[in-house]
Amino acid sequence: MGYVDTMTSDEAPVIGRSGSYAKGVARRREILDRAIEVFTERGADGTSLRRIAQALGVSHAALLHYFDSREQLLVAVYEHAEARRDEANAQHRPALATDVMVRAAVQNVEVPGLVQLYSTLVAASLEADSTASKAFFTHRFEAVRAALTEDLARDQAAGLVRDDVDPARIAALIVAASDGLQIQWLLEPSIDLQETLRSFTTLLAPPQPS
Amino acid sequence: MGYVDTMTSDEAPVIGRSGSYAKGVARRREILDRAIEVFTERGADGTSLRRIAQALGVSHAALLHYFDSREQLLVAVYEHAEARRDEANAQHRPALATDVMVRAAVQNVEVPGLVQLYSTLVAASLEADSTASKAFFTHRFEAVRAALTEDLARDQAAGLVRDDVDPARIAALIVAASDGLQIQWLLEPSIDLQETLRSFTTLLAPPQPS
DNA sequence: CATAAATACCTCCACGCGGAGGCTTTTCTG
DNA sequence: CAGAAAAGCCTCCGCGTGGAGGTATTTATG
Repeated sequence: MGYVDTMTSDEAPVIGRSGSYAKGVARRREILDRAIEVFTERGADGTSLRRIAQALGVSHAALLHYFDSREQLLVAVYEHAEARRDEANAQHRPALATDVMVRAAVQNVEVPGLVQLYSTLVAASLEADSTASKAFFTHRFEAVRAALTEDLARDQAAGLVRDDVDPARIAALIVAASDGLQIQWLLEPSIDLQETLRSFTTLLAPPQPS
Repeated sequence: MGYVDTMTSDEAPVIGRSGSYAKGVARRREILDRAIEVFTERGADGTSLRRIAQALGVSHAALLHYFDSREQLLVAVYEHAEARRDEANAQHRPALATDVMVRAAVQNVEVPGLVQLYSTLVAASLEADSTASKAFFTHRFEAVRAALTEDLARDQAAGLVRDDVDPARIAALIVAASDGLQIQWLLEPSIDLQETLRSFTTLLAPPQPS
């Protein structure tokens, strides 16, 4: 969960749906901002369409004019929140691929509710009839894995990472560990998220550092 | 997710709630069995109290006589399904701790709907007002990590696992990776769950096997 | 075997949810 | 400036959970 620069399509109106009268786009953004507020205050299941609508002073059905479903709205909220995080973080580019991941994870758990939202949406994406979230996460996982695979391969070529493992598999493993550990941390904050994830750096170090 | 022999409390009536006239216990089990069927057929959100009740030929309120809430019922369903899996698997005891985990993960994804149920419940456990699932997973994660930590420490002492890493952290990492990878696999079955998880064995092998 | 308690349900209700359909107003475009 | 498209919003619907209050039925026990 969370890997910098995987979604740089500023143009694609993944947010919302139909045409763009520019006023509608602004309204969409307004809805998302409110939704984020509601979300951080009341959690995932407290974020009903009705409650967001209440915060905006309209009826819940108004929101469905901008988003096809609650699920789609929540996905948009996640994208929006994450995009903020990433852009406030664009200059940093640590040496190792694993460090990028560690940093993203740590920043994730600092945004209240973000991990919870992520979990909720992942669970939703596994439902048979889910559309928005399934498409989103399928694509997302693939993009994140691909980016990380590339970085790992580069690190291997540079001699920074042992080369007796398949970078694609390690990438999947790291993403999985990062996701899973954020959840464990939410339930048990005594876990040292940063140091635990850093273990990967040790495990992936080349055999003889001289 | 899924690690053998973490819950051998056959006596504790985590399933359901009140007294045990022995007939009631049987009925509870019957409900859980039906619930699992409904779940594998209709997914997590299709498993409403009403639908399970329908499958049993009773009203939804009857179920609330045996379980305090839908959430508690779902937790019981998960425990039940997992207990089945584990008992059908009790004889096996692979050499390495990591292999135990790999096996559990592979068997998990073979039970239809189990990973989805797990994800749903984990997401629920992060909700502010969740009770049953939060208690269950907090305890569960701790138990699984503890068991795995112990196994890893043993492997380290036996020279089967490198000893320059903290077994407790590696345990958390492995559990996280296993959980996360099962989800990735559900969304992208071309991922080789078994081999990817096995990467840990390579990463954790001692430096010089000689 | 009587009887009190626990069990095993049911019906009905309160409330919240997401979503479909419809209606008016605003805005862009030829 | 016409009219199509988009925006903006509401009312109504069905389904969900949880619970209150009721009534048979079963069970343990003296």
